[in-house]
Amino acid sequence: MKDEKLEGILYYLIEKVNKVSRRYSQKIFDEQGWDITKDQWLVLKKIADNNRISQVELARALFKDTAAINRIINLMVVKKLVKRESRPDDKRQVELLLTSKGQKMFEVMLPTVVEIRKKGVEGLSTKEAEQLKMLLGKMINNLE
Amino acid sequence: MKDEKLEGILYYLIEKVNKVSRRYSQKIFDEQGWDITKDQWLVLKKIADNNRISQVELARALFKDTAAINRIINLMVVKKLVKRESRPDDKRQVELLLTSKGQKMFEVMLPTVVEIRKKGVEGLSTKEAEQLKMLLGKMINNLE
DNA sequence: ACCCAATAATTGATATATCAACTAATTATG
DNA sequence: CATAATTAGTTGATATATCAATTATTGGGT
Repeated sequence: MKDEKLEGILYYLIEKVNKVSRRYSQKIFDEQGWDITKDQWLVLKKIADNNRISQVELARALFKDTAAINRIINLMVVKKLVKRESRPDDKRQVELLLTSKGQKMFEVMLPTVVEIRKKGVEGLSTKEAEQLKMLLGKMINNLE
Repeated sequence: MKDEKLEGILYYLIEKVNKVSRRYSQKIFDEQGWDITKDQWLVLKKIADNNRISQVELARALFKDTAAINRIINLMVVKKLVKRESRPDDKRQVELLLTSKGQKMFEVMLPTVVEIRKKGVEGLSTKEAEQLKMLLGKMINNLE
């Protein structure tokens, strides 16, 4: 069976964009001396958006397993960026919220993160960026 | 600072496509009873394309660290899918090649993998798929 | 031939991804 | 209302991602 080379395959390209963007972000975080990973940033961002979210809700929002989220939160609790509070009306759940250190971290990082987002779409028109989002959305619908 | 919600952010969408496609592939591999990960498949594919590749070359092709490749190859050697041979003209390097089991595995899997690729772009025109690749390529150039 | 810088592979440490198993708490249902 | 099914969180095991350090080998310059 004849087969296309890896380089022309869409999934491969998507994985490459994903990796270069993660590395680009992480490099800047490290240069700034921010002791935080890109995944931990996403947690910070999501909790800042929706205060008092549970771990399951957070896992869904970030497409992660609850096991993965649990471990990320453990590390962020140790770093005092996030705290857990038990939800009184459902004792199985914990509510996640930012500590004041976490809130400050979020605010300090945000402008830089916005620049990192812009960097990726440099040279793309608004229309192209929208087209890109639309096509990626279609792929997601095909596969999930 | 006002900030866009996660759901509208391009990097986030790309990460989502990457995850759903990986999970979709892995689910099918598991259903077929193939004891192989999606990353190990990529190794199989790349070695099948370029016989006798070194670990550094493989790492570059798959955007992985040589440390990561080394560990993936270790597992694949244990599974007898791949073997290492020392390169006589440069004793630092090893050449990777498929075992006959690895070659057979590749041939068995390939048609299914081609279907998995098609699934992702269902409902996209050829033009749209090309547009998508082009835009992703631009993002890579911006970030690497 | 000798020293030094660069390269390939490897290993250790830490973070994340995933599945499976488990506990505790809640909800559904007979 | 008692029990079964479901849900949230946690932990263990294994695979991958990344950086740093180490070893062996090679190539360049003198």
